Formats: sequence, C-alpha cells, structure tokens
Amino acid sequence: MDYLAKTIVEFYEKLSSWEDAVVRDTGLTTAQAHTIEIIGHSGPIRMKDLAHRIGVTTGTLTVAIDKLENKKVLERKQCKTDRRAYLIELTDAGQAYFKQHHNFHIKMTQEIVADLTDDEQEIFGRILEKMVKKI
Amino acid sequence: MDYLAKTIVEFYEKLSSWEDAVVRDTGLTTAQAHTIEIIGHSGPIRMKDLAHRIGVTTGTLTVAIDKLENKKVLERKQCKTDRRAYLIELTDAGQAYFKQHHNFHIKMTQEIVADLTDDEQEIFGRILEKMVKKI
DNA sequence: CCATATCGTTTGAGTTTCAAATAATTTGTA
DNA sequence: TACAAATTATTTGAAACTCAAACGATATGG
Repeated sequence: MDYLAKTIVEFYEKLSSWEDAVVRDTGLTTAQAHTIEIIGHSGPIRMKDLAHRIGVTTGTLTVAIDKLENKKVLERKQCKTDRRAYLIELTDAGQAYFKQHHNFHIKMTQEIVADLTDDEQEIFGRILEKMVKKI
Repeated sequence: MDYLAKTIVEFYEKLSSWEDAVVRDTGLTTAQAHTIEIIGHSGPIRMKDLAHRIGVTTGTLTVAIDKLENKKVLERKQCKTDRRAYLIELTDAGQAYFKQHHNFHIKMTQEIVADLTDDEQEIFGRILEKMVKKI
C-alpha cells in the first residue's frame, strides 16, 4: 500500500507540473485556466455558483472575472429571471481556449498511455473509473 | 481516448480537493504543506533548490520559509561547505507533520482502492508505475 | 407593503508573488 | 595570490490575490 500511495502521489504531481507548464505558456494563470474550464463544462453560470465551484468568495471572484472579461475570454450577461445576478459565459475566444485545453488533455492522455498495451489501457480506464466513482 | 482523458482529469480533481480539505484542517496552507512534503522527501535542502522544486523565486521562498520557521516546523542551518547557503531542515514538529500527511496518503490510497480486487490493485499499481516513469 | 434574504460589488487589511537591487561568499583565471 | 565574475540568499517596492464585512440593488414571503 505504501508503494502504491507513493506512485499515486507521484502521478498526481507529474500531471500537476505538466499542466502548469502548458498553462503558463498560454498567458493565463492556472487559476484563470481552471475558471475557464469550469465554465466550459458547466455552461453559463452565476457568480455565486462559480465562486463555490472554484472555492473562493464572491468578492474574490468579482476581481478575477473583471480581469478575464478584460482579456475577452468571458463576459457577464444579465440574468433574465433575476436582475441581481449575472450569467458568466465564455466568448468565442474563451471557447477556443477551452477547446485547446481540452485537446491538450487528450494529447496528454495519449502520451501517458502510449506504452501500454490495448488491454492495459482498457483495464486502467475501467479501474480508474471505478475509483473516481468511489471517491 | 476522450473518455479516458475525462476520467484522468476527474481523478486528478478529486484527489486535489480531497488533499485541500485535509490540509486546510491542519492550519497550514496547501503551499506550506507542499513545502514540508518536499523537504520531508528530499531531506535538508538549499533555498535555491527548494525554490526551484516548488516553482517560485528565491525571494518568494525567503518570506515563505520565514513563516514556516516561525511556526517551528523547519529551520535554517548554516551549510558547512558554502557559507552563503542554508540547509532547510524539518524540526521534530515538521517531521511529525510530514509523517501525519504521509499517513493520510496511505489511508487515502486504501480508501481509493478498497473496491478493487487484489488482482486489480496489483495491475493498477503496475500500470501507474509504468506511466509515471513515462511522463 | 414591508421586513428579510439573496446577489454581486466594493472596501480595507493582510498575504503572496515577482523582478531587481544588494550583501556575503565562492569560483575561475591570470 | 589577487581580483573579476558568478552564485546564494535577503531585502525592497510594486502588483496581484485573498478574505471578511459593509453596501446597494433586487427578490421573496408574509
């Protein structure tokens, strides 16, 4: 178990630094990339919900969204059913960034499993899925 | 490949939030816990090397180490072969924190693989190891 | 209609970060 | 040896990020 734990931690850290290196090249911070990824997956989302998903206060998010809006990767749209609230949406540029980042994940996955046999890939995927559901 | 990529990302995110939640309860930030973990694994290490491992400048690290030294989890010791340099070492309290965190990783691993058969665990470990080496 | 709750922003203080300047020491070279 | 250049860590000043609390605008429920 000790060795397996060590391997999992190593796996995690390597993914982490890989991701960091790639994101840094795009001119966004990892936090900003993460924000775009969440919106990309969720679709239009309120400040409050987004803040909760990211794990920051709404005050913090206001500033963060200001910056991303300046960078033209997302925009605030008035929520039609609640005039206090905004829906945060990705712009075309934001969508493009999201897709590019998604492609990176695909490519990363390909590289990671390149040395595995088809059987191993299948088994690995199945086990990982089982574990993710468990967590 | 698409689905496997998604599963890997999910796995990563779940580990990440699990780790965050646990670390937050200890009164240290995730960055501080990460610093302790690196030193715990590396043993006494120079500011410059530690900064490189963490991915910050030495100026940033100076401040960070000041705080951790105040918290008595590590200390600066003069390097005997180079009087410009320090070796950063964990104190007993720092070692205890490191061990506690290591135990968390073990426990986390146990929970993660609990639903797998012995065979699956073995296969998973072997595949993961292969991948880590590849990355 | 009005008290209360909710949504997002602003504010003020503290933290974190970096690049650049600095002091101490080591290294390389003549 | 002597001394210029490089290296190690710290300090400094500015910018970015964070939170809790206060705030204005709007919604909700009696």
